Amino acid sequence: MAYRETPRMRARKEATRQRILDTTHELVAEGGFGAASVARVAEQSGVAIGSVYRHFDSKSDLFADVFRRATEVEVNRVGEALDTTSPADEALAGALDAFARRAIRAPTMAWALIAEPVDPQVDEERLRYRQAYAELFEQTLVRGMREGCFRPDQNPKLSSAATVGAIAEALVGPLSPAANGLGDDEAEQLIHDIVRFCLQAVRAPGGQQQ
Amino acid sequence: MAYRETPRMRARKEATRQRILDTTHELVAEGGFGAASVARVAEQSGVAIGSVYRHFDSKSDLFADVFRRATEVEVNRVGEALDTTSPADEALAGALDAFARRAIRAPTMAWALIAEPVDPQVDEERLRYRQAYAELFEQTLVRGMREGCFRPDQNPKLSSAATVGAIAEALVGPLSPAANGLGDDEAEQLIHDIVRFCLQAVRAPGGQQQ
Amino acid sequence: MAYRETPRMRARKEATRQRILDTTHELVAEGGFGAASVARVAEQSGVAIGSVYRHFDSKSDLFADVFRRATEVEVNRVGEALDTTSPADEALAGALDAFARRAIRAPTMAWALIAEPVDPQVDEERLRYRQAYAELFEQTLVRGMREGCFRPDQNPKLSSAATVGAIAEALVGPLSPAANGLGDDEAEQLIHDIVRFCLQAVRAPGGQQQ
Amino acid sequence: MAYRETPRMRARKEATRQRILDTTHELVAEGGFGAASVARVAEQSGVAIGSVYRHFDSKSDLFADVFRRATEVEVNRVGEALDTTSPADEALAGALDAFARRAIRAPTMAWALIAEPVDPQVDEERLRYRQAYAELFEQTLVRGMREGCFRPDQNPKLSSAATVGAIAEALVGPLSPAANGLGDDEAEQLIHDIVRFCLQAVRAPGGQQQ
DNA sequence: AATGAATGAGACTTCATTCAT
DNA sequence: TATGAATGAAGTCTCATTCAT
Repeated sequence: MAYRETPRMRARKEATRQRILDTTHELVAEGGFGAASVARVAEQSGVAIGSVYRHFDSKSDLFADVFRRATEVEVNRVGEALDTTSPADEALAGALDAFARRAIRAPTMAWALIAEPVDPQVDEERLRYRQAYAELFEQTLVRGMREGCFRPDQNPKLSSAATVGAIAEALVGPLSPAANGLGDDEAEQLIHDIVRFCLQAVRAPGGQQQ
Repeated sequence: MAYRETPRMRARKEATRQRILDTTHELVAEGGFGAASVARVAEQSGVAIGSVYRHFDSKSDLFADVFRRATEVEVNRVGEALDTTSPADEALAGALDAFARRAIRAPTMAWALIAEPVDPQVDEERLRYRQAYAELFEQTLVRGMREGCFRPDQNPKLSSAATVGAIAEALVGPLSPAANGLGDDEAEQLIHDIVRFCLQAVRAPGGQQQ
Repeated sequence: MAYRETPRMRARKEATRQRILDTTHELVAEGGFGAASVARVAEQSGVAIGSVYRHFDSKSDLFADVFRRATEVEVNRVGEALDTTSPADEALAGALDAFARRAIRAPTMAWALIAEPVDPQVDEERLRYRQAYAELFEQTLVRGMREGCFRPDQNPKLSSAATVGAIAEALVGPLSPAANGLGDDEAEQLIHDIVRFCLQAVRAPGGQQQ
Repeated sequence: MAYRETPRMRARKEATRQRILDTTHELVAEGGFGAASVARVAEQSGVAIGSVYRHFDSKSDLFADVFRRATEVEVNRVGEALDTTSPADEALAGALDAFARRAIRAPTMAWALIAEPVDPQVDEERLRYRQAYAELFEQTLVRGMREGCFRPDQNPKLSSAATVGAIAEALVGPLSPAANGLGDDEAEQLIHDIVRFCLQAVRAPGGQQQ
């Protein structure tokens, strides 16, 4: 009996784990990692505090997992945008647009992923996340450099990191209070401007002008 | 006797205040504002906890002061670099170089000033700090736009913020662990690359190539 | 296993909460609210400081609860004494006797409930407590005024407040150090005197003399 | 030279001491003893913190002195009102009126003198203060008892204490928030009511009705 | 005699983690 | 397996008092 129940139990356990992850994600999206105490996570997940520790060894583990999942989505979106047969600069423009658009729509989450200090374990994930971006951008940058639309004399990894930083700071930094109350048209303008800024930074001198 | 020695005492008090500020600055430089608890500040300053509160109304006040002093230095450096009769793009290049150079030397402090969430009082200072940069860059960007070396169709405030973000993330983000152990030549290359990235982002299409 | 034992746990929790309340009550009875620091409450309750905060959101909440419970008992005793078909003056005499008797037995607690400054939350409770007394006394005073045994030209609310103050000051003020070492007979005399004082203050001029 | 200056110095010292006392009195009148920290006292007195300790051994000493002086004034006023050849009940009415009037004009000070917990040293002064009242009232009560206008079968000390408590609670207790915003007419009515209440409490049954 | 910077104990509160049930 | 009460270290801040100047 105990044994036959195992699959069902496993499913339930997995469902609970997922609920905890989802709840934490929501809390982080609303107020950053700082707003997600274990007690609040448990309460909003409808489980006991102790149960959180059944599914995750520590708060850091939970956060690292939430971080990983959230960034996977972001990285995938960017990856999809880059995975095209269009010219590299168009591909990059699309990816930056997607990145910026998501950041401006969920600025708190963007900030949490990019800059909020949490703990070493999350920092490690963050490094991976940044490297994932770097690799994605790198491929397209390299492709564009070959195709001639991107400057040949740049460090793709650096360009990638700088791009992430530029978008982050422009959208969730000084302009963020404005961004929150931004009209649709203004948001579009902002996205357009920041994408152009980043694109221009990597584009070959004589390349096509937007 | 009497109280003729006020000046000496004042100097002493000022010295203590300065020591607290210096200690806090050091702690922030090592681990961000999060690493600077009042107890640690006091201990490392060689004073009692209560003494910290003699010199600063609150931890927020102390942090705001440390932040202000640290950013003043940064902003001044950038301002000095921009205050030149050289062409706008050269002026900007020099300023970005100074900014990047300092950030790479003290990446944790750079991150603390740019992105670490602390408290509303520091956030206010940060806004001022960003506006100071924005204004400095804006002047030079506008000058360059008139002179023809910068793109005429850009939003200078956005460009300024994006530039700060690009440098920050490029230098203290994914590359920072590496940066810490960076050789001099590599550091120079990194600085050179990030400056070029930012410059290129704002430069007029047909402008002179670096 | 599972979690069928909730009732037992609930009882335990309730018991702990009650122990904290009781301990606080004792400390207040011994030295007023000022003597009941969270640390002392926790220590004497045999729980950790943090546990106090599991049961009460704040020290103010705990104090408000202790205050409420203590005053409820007092107000109920007075209410019971007033809830009689006897003439209003006899009813009042009984109530004042009960009030005085309790105050003289626990003078510090009486003072804490009536006069000790604590915090706005307790002040709010105190206002309610005073209003509860005022309403109770008012009913009986008004009844007595109709029945002719109480002066018709008095402000019942003021009389009620003044009565509370008179008993409090008479029993826990100048006489309290003495009261603590009072013999039974002396205590009885004191109670008798203060009750007569208050009764006389509201009694109609030609009314029956005690 | 040192010696000749002594009288002048002594006068200055006395003046400083007086200023500290006055400042403390003001602070207590505004917010009770709890609002009078040594630092605030020193600052508002225009002296250094250390100087406060030159004139008073401790904060308790200072408070005890302030308390003593403040109550002396009160007791003297009541004493003057009682020192008349008028019938005892009229004398008492005048004294209660004076007491109530002063309390309603400076309710915070009244509360500080009557009920605010400070420290054992002030408590001791408070006991003396209460005894001073008790003695004053006692004389007049005894006179009135002889003259036939006051009940013969009362404990004058208790009546005195109860009177102080009644006035205090009626004027600075539940009604005090109202009292602060009281119109002149309402204040007069309140004073009139509470004085009548107290007078009635001690008046002989067949005595003259107010 | 006066100064006021410095002290340091003690107050309240938070929260990740544990463990008996 | 799930629960959630309990823990206790660590954080910020206050203030009466002292003592070198």
